[in-house]
Amino acid sequence: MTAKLPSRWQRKKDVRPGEILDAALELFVEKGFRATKMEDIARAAGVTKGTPYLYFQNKEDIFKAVVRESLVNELSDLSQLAARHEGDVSSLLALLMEVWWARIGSTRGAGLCKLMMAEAANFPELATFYYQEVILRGRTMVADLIRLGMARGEFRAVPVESAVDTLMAPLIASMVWDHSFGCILQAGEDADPSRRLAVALDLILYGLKNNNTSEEN
Amino acid sequence: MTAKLPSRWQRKKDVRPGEILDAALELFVEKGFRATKMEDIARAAGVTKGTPYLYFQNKEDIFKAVVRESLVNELSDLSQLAARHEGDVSSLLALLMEVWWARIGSTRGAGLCKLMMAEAANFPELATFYYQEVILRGRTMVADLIRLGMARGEFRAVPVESAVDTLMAPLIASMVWDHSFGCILQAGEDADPSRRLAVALDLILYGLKNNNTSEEN
DNA sequence: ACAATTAATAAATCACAGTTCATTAGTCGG
DNA sequence: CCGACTAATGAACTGTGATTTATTAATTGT
Repeated sequence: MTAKLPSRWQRKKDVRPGEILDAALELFVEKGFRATKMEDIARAAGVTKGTPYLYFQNKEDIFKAVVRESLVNELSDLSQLAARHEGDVSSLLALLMEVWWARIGSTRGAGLCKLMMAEAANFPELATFYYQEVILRGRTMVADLIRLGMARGEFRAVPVESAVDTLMAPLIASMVWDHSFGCILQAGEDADPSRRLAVALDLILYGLKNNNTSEEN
Repeated sequence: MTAKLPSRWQRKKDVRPGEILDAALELFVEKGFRATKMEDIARAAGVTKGTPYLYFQNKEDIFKAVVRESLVNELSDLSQLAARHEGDVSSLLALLMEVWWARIGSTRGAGLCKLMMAEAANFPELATFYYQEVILRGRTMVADLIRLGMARGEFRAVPVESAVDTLMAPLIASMVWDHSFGCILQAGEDADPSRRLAVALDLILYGLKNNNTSEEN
């Protein structure tokens, strides 16, 4: 006997926060932080202006919640995947990039990363949080893998941090790109980003690998 | 007999626009577009709220002027440099990156590029303009160089566009990084970005070069 | 069925920042 | 020195959009 009233509104305390955050994610990614109005978020979530304030302090608070919700979990999944893997480091890196693309790069999450970078200066504490929880964690993971590859003789000796930078750069660039100028281009003008990432990785790995022993293959 | 009055304002029609754009560049890079107030720009330029409107339509107009003013010229200088160079392609690419860093990457210009990416969705026409005038031009230049390297046997055969992406990615990443999370970090936590760029380039070039003949060296 | 409770609304508040405009003050030609 | 002109001012206007709050309507327990 709970549902059949065509009343002008519904009480759904338990699901409201999630609905609001979903709507906010969508709009933030599409328009940026400042440009999305609270009323838009509310309407998109099927409620009115005031309702979000029942669940969140203010707009910033919603932004923070959205970021925590959508990015941190994804990243820790990636670490677990890496921890489980057996086999050579190159193929693990390729796998990681593939999964990263599927789970983050090609999703709204990427737009959020880009937004985070765009707004970092305006939200110092959130930026710090994100840096600690997401970026540093990811970098450490990759750095460890590179060291492992070097220890095994799979990779030649290179400065580890710089190699991490080089490997990360295509990911960052693709996220930023797709959600800035990428939106402007005609469809097809910039084909299949996932393949491009793969090629970039190949190129970098080729530069990273110890090619002295590769002749015997 | 023009200057000695301690009057509360000065008439300087010819230099005002430049002063205003300088102030705006500084503030936009520091705070982003929305967060910088017209009054801040005016004050930083040594005038009052109304004055900028004598020279520019509105805030957007100032933003556009700043972008055109500060980025396009720099980039065309780079093309000229490339056109003049003789010698192998690898060293030209290294040189270009070095000059890029000195003239753009390490200057306010980088902050502006980052801002442009952050705001591209809000300024479609400006983004398109920038894409045509700056990005496309730069990419074409690099693509031509890579093709040249391949034709000479200096580089192995790789998909050109992807190689361009890979070479550009560290530049984009460094601009974005330095003006987002980079601001947050303690000094020294992320050492010398120019050296990092150089290492990244080495790594990528190593992956790009045709190593079959390098044994004879 | 009815009080007490609280989710949700919608109208009102409030502050800020972009823009305008009537006024003031230098400038320039004669 | 004077009048026409215009750079510059800064007070006033304005729209917008984030919060607040009084009110309404479900819900829940008894």
